[in-house]
Amino acid sequence: MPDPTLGLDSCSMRVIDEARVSAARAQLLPDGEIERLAQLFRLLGDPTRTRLLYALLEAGELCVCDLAAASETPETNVSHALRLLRTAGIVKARRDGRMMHYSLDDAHVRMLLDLSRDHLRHAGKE
Amino acid sequence: MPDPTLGLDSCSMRVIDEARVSAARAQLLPDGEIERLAQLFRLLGDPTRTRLLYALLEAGELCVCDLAAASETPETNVSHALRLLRTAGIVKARRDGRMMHYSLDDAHVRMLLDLSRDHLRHAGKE
DNA sequence: TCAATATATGATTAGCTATTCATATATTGA
DNA sequence: TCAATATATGAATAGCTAATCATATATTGA
Repeated sequence: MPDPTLGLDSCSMRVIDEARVSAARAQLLPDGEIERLAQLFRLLGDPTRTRLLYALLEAGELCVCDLAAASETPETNVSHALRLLRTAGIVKARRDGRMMHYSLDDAHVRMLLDLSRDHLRHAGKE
Repeated sequence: MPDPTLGLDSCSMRVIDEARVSAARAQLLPDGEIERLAQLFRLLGDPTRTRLLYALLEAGELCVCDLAAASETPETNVSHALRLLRTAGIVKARRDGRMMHYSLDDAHVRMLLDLSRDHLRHAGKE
């Protein structure tokens, strides 16, 4: 994170294309939104969580132990990972007796996962 | 990363819904692809880089100093960030005299950025 | 060739976080 | 209520990485 005390926007920055810069700054997302976007991507950006998410994308719903088996990940890791994803509203939990069943809870995230897989498939260039 | 020496897939895992688990495992992406997907998301998941990417999404193309000004980020941070994005094929560079102009280099990433912004806009529930 | 400029790279460090192991909670059936 | 089971949580640590400052490279014009 840049140090806000430096007041970068009020001094000492070179600007070449002033019109384009002020246009870009006008459209610039506020810090809060940037932070939330980055947090979303960060949550998708851990291999353990990525694996869980794609498993849920395929399976629809899985209990914790099946998620562990399907993704070859220790259950405690799965549980820790699911908590982060649940808190962020990316997955949701349904209780059934002593088991918890998890599934994806966000249509946009489903699309992100799909799109990203495509990105890899047609990898390299666009 | 789970410790592969544990051989989790060959022993001691509880499975409830065997059919669903083996189906999920059959569809499971190989480790290499999971790693690449996670790496892609991780690259998008840093606020500095997120800011740069959305600035480029709006502006089309910007030189390093204009990117710094538009995103209110020290130029050296911008340069470091751009190197990672360039190496990953997410942005591309064009030289013009002593300046470098950067732009997005991947259609899927452009869609990811768009989609994610929508996710925030219609935030919360799906 | 030399200074100025625009960007890139290297090295260091501080902060974060995924993993691990231990323990806790919650639910069921006896 | 008690043991067993399924999941969750807590705490500690090791590894990663973004930010920083110093320095290097590349291009231009004189």
